[in-house]
Amino acid sequence: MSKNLPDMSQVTLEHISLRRMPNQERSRARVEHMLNCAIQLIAEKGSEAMTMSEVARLADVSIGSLYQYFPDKSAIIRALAEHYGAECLRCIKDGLSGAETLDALCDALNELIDVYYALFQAEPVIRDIYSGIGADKTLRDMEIAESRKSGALLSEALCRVAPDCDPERAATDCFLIMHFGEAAMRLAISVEPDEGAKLVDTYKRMAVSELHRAGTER
Amino acid sequence: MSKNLPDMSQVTLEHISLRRMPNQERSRARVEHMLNCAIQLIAEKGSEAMTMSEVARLADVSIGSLYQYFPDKSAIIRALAEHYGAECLRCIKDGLSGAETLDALCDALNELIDVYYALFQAEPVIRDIYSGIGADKTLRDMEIAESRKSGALLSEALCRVAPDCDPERAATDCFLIMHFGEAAMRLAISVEPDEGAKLVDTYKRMAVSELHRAGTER
DNA sequence: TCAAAATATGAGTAATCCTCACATTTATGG
DNA sequence: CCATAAATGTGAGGATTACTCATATTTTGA
Repeated sequence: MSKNLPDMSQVTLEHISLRRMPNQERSRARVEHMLNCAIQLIAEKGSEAMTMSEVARLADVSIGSLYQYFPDKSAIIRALAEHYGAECLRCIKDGLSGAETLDALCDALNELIDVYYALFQAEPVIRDIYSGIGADKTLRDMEIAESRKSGALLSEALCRVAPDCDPERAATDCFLIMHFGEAAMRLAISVEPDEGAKLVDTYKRMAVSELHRAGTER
Repeated sequence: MSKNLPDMSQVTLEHISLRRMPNQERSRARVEHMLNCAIQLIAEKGSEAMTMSEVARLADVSIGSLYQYFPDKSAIIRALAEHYGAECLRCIKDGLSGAETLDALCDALNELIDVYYALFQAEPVIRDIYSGIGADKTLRDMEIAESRKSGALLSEALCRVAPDCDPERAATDCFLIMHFGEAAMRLAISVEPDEGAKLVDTYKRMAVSELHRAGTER
């Protein structure tokens, strides 16, 4: 149940796209520091209320330096989304890799949903970014790409343990299952904790039931 | 399949909350006109790009008058969300009212999803508002309240045709099914039309399957 | 050692939301 | 029909914030 959560607290520039990539070590460290300061501010007051000047001030960096690496405010959010997204994907890959039977895969999905939910509860920045999606089109597309990738991982695992199932249909099913996972997390953290837990449980039942059906149906 | 869609194009002040409710007929008409102008602008360029001055200019109204009725920009979006939400709810109520058996209810849900999808495709403002959710907390809460209400309608219908099922569990199941419907619509309109249609079909299958299970399982 | 490349700076511009003191129109009681 | 109150309308301007750019500083490399 309560497995050790992945640690995503320290941002590195791996997986992150910038307006200009720093060449020197000094600037590399500065950019990472900017992002970590942004994380702190988002955790404190939310990405909506966070201002660029605040990030610059907290990072002890001029506003111009900030804009050297991030073309606009949402670029910071996007950079963080890339970071967290990559970590989540790694997590999902790990979780699914061991399953050799359909039942084992269903169990793995079950556990992954728990981890995911715990992550949403533990990381205010993930909560903020995923809640605040819709702010710009790019972020929405990133979330969709994320479900697509995690769906592909699940679908791949499914076809491995259930070779008879139609790959294309499995892909669509798994894409939707994963996308609904994100919707369920967003919903669960927006309501009272009791109801949130019940909704996550319900989602787990549905997800596993659909995965099982996708792997059984011919 | 292609049932006549509900007409939501004309906004009335019914169901809409304002900073100050107009007493006189003149102002009532002016406020409705402001909202209809906002609709036009959102359809043209999206709610993000729409500015308050533009709405005022297009409605041939001073910026002060606009703010007399809408405390801030997102209040306009919220007012429109209330309008469309109320219409959708009416639509769902109608669609579910006739079903007397579980199978009939499943069919009704199937058709409702088609109507809902067609509505998303036909009304750019619905698309915009539901895509752009996340901009502010209130709008997110409104969307959740909307799923909750439509879920309650479905759950009520379910308990009517399947009296044996646990009402509380049915409520949670239906809430989630409806919430996933919104997520599925958002997703479907964000991807290529072909894939969108496939995703909606998959959602339909999942939703109906879960509804059927909820009405069958003891 | 010195020129070129990379990086850093922050005052200033532009855009937009929103307020408020005052003007105008409509309703109402005598 | 008038006078007073209530409702509604106005738009210049304050305040905030994202973002630019000309210039200054630091690092690199030949």
